Amino acid sequence: MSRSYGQYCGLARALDVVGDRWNLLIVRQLLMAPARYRELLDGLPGVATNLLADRLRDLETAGVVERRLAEEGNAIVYALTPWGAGLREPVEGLIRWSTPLMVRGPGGDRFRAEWLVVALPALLGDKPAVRRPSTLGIAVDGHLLQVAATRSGIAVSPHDGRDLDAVVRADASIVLGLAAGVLDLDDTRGLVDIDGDEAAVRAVFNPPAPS
Amino acid sequence: MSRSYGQYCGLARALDVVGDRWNLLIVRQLLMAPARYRELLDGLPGVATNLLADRLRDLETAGVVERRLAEEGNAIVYALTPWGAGLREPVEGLIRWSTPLMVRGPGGDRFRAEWLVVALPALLGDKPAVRRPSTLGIAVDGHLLQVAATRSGIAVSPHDGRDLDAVVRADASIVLGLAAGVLDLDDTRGLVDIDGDEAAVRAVFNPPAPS
DNA sequence: CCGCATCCTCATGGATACTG
DNA sequence: CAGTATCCATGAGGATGCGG
Repeated sequence: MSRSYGQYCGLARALDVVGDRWNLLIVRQLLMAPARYRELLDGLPGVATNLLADRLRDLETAGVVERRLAEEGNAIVYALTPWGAGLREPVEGLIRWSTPLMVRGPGGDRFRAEWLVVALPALLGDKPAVRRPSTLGIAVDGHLLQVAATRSGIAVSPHDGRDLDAVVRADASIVLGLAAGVLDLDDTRGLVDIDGDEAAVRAVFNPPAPS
Repeated sequence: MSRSYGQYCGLARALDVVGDRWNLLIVRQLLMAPARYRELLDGLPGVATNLLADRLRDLETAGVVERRLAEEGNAIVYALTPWGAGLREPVEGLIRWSTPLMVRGPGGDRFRAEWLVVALPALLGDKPAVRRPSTLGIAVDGHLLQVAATRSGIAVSPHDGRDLDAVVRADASIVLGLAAGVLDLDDTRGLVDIDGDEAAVRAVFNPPAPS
């Protein structure tokens, strides 16, 4: 564990726990689903294996992460504790704040479609409630995600095979711009390929109200 | 600036900008008010002066902080840009998340009453709307803060001399526990000294509904 | 004084190799 | 597969210097 700030302040104490390098990115991975050590290494390109082991130990000691035995016998699975899962709110806040950094596009950075499972609910969550339930597919970078929009909220996950009302195919930066409301479907003709019920797409990627 | 994560992910890019040590604590200080270099040093106990200078340069380059010339001539004042001020939401989220770390009390950590100016709105903000406008004083650690509760929200600032409906005197950990809703006024008799209109205090530090 | 820049030491991070 | 061990580069922390 790194050096404490030694300040009796909620932000400083939170950062004493999750402020070290890689910690919040590990939390991001576990917000998607519990994962094995190897899956974490794959989902965190650039992390050194000794650092991942150190950080998981720190987070476990702090009560953010817990080790579980996988259902199939003796494999170890890492998962967030209930308190650790409470980091979803500040993590989503940082993701929303980062929108100006993301619309520039990926540049040379590595990208995993699974990261959108955390980002899209953060960006779509504060939109007006959808008008009618629907399930969209998001095809990006060769992967297919599904966005299940109901009156009680929006859930994003890898596609599980269910029927889709529509499939949207676009680059990640376009999908993020649409979800954040800084792009709208009418301004991205030719960059977004919609297959199926376009109205269902518009119900989720709600274009900003014209001014 | 430290090494980039090299991930095209909103969280990773946000942390590329504000994830370095001390950065979010600098933002915390500037969320209270623009400040001079010396005030930042005072409000960030433990920071090395060269690090503060480095971080301010990084944050300015990234567009989070801007230097201004103070009104009285040639002094430099640091302030958040509009985008930088958008960090209030994730910072408040981390403060709410840190509640279990704060109710344990300060231990040996240093404390500044001014930090409550950021923490209290974060903890009080999701409470039910106050029933009637009031202005409270919070006396903690020899300092007096004021909490102005209106139907449109809650504002916390150093006391500016206006009339107060009531003054609450308690340790910082008690004030934070009350604001977070993990303590209520009836369980802290003897630890909280209320001077004035107790009903006005209860309207802000709303005790949790009995189960 | 204020607003930094320099210098030095040591803890932390990163890459790779290795082991149960 | 799930981590340790090792080595080196980098960054943090503290003291001090220095021009305005």
